[in-house]
Amino acid sequence: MLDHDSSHRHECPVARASEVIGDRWSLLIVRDAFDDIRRFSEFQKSLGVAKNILAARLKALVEVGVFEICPASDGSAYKEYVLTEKGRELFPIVVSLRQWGERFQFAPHETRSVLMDNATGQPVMRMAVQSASGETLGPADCHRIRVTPDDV
Amino acid sequence: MLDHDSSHRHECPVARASEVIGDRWSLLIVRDAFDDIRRFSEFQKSLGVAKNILAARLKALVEVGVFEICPASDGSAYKEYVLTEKGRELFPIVVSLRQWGERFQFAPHETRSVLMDNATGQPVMRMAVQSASGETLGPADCHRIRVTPDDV
DNA sequence: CCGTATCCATTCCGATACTG
DNA sequence: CAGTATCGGAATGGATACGG
Repeated sequence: MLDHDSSHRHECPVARASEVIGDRWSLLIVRDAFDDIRRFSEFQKSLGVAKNILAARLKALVEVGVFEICPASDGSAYKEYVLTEKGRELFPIVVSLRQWGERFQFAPHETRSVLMDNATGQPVMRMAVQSASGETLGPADCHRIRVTPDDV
Repeated sequence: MLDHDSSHRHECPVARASEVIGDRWSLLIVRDAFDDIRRFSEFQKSLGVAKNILAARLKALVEVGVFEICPASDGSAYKEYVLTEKGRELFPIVVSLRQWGERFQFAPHETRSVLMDNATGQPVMRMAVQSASGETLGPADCHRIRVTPDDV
């Protein structure tokens, strides 16, 4: 083992994000939450995942602050899992994943689910990395630097 | 098993994308590729991953068309792993992951790596889901529909 | 230097049964 | 309905040794 990262942890935010939501189910749970799924059984039905795994994932996602547990919105005695702000801010990740999957993992004729803007009925724009002035940036237009924000 | 999805596969592009790049290493490999890493040993050093699993990942990523193998750019006899267009188009996913990780998985003072625009030296813009007219959309502003593109 | 082959530990996952 | 407990199998990951 190179122990390259275990004590001081990763400096790369990509790695840290992957640690939290990089398993096979978390983002699919979040995706369903974006469709207003809130109840255990609804997640279970939508995902077709074993209940114990779902329970473990939801618990983990609550622990890291992606979901919070709320009393049911209707009168029923059960809890609901609702996204926190941290969870809602996963939206760009899920949408960029979706758009990539749509472009590259579907044959042209295959039926798929696409994301539409409620207001216009149009599909949402393709996501892109942009410069401060709004131009689209590719990988070659960027570089990473190390920063320690001591500058308050 | 609910066999909810195994024969006709997932209609959700998020799920399809996750199947391909949703493991613990793939996106980190791609991230390094965005930093112009191309050689086996460079990936290995950067990631601190065992050689066998790196080899397996790279092979899988070549098979799904994210990387392609090229002769070395310098004279050396070895191959290089370079991103295809499909691979380069993972850029928005990696960047949105990065930005989320940066916001929510770092304490304010922790040193991190951030992505800068070469041209301006400024950090890149925060990614957002946008309507066709350019407004930022949240989860509640969107809905998914099923589409079968028979309309040529 | 670039991998492959082998072996082992751990983690993940699914099915089932069970509790409140 | 909403989970928990348990168990076995599969996948994943790491260390090491080896071959081109």
